[in-house]
Amino acid sequence: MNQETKAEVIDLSALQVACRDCTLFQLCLPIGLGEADLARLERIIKTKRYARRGDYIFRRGEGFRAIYAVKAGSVKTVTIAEDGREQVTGFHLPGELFGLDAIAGGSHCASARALERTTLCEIPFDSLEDFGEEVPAILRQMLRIMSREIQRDHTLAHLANRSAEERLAAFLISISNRYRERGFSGSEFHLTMSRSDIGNYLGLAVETVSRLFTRFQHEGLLAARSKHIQLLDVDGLQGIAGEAVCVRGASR
Amino acid sequence: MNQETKAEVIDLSALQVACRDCTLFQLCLPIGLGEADLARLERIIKTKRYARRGDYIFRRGEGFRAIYAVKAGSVKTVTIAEDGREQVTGFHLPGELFGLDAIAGGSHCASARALERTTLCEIPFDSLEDFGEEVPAILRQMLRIMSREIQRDHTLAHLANRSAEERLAAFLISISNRYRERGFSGSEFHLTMSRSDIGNYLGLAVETVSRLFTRFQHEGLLAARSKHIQLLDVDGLQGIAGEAVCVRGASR
DNA sequence: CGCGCAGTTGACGTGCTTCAACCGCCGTGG
DNA sequence: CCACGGCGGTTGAAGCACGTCAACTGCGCG
Repeated sequence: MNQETKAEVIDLSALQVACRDCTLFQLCLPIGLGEADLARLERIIKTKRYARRGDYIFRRGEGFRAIYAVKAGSVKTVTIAEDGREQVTGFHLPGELFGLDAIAGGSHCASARALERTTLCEIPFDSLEDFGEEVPAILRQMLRIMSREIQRDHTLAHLANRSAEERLAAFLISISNRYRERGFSGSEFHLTMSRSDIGNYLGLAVETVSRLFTRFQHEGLLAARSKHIQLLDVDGLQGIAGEAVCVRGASR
Repeated sequence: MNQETKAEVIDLSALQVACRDCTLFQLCLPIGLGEADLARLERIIKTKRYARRGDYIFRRGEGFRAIYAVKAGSVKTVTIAEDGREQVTGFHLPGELFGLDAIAGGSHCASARALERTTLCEIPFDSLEDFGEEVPAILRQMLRIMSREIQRDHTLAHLANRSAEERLAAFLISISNRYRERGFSGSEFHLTMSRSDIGNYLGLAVETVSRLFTRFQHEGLLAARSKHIQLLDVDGLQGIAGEAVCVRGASR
């Protein structure tokens, strides 16, 4: 993965996760599928669905048909309350899955929108279940993936009794770790979502988020040129964030 | 714990969910298992683990061995941050599962403690996976159960940008719905957790929670005698809560 | 060129937290 | 028997962190 960041032309292929770094691919990779099974799984997974900034991947209320993985780009999921207020429920970076919450109800509770030009893998849930009928290891792996999502959501719940400062620091650390886990730089990245998305997600006003970014910058914790973020003192941020929860893997 | 409150003696068996109302039992019931399989599943599920108020079901850091269902009583799960602050991540009522977040990491991120005298079903995860190897429908059902948990957690995330009033109303509606779904009264129940647990869970100070209870009471929305709650105007509370999210099943 | 939106910054108001005092309840021990 | 200390819960008073309102900037786009 050519990480030719810094000043030069951005190579799109460099921003893609390799299949082996993708959560979705964990479905087949580490569980010892035979050649034949692997080929079959690859037929099931439809790669190459594209979306541009603002495009909907699916909308709230639509029937549940498939789960998705981000190959390149990024996605947000939002729910909409009666009164029209939106709530961002999550951001999804390259290699991550989304749409899992719809398995139970049969229809999507949230809408998913691309935050930038995004490539997705789509895997029809019916086919996945059929396949899992023959190869249960697939389903076991799905359990693990969903468990991790639950764990992450619980970590997020932590934010409820934390200060604005702690929330934003935790958010940045989380993004950083997730990028790093997928083989990108954890200290320098683009925040593809708007400040208001971040605020909404963290339960803060846009203005508060903005003020915190400048404060963090003055304190030498990070450098921000609009959406381009460079973490200068990860430990410092980690300290503010108040140390994430779990024994291992901490911040996801 | 003799709950001989006010007038009548409470029949303990009446406070238990029937197996068919238990989330765990959904593993076998609706998917057409044969007699033999069903019998085998019942051998796997160890019923009857007891816990008294304050007892730990499992502790943070312990190896993950089993998932649990509440048969009677109630449970809270809490994580502990570096600085010692506790964070309540969930309450679990009769018929509900907990411990699912540990599947991914292999050890528990949270501790689980009984809120009162509690009866639990314990199902060793190894056995469940082995069984799922032969009967994949089991695993498919697990996916659904976990999906619902993710969905619920996302609903919770909503609370982030809501007022204290909205949070508590939403919390009460949620508890009410969950009791009702399991065949208990949705309008009159015991809140087995302390006010400070509620506050912690919702990200509010104890005092705020307390003040809200008295305000709701003055407004005729509910009647509270310490932990015993009677919802007098569910629609009113629903209105304050701001209508839960999903197309169906709303508030779980 | 002008519009609109995202982001920043300042001034102000307030909903919540914090601090504090107090009550009722319960278990413990003199 | 009462005294006691501790804990959970309620209530009041005071402070502050954050939201709200508003003005301004820069930038992309038609």
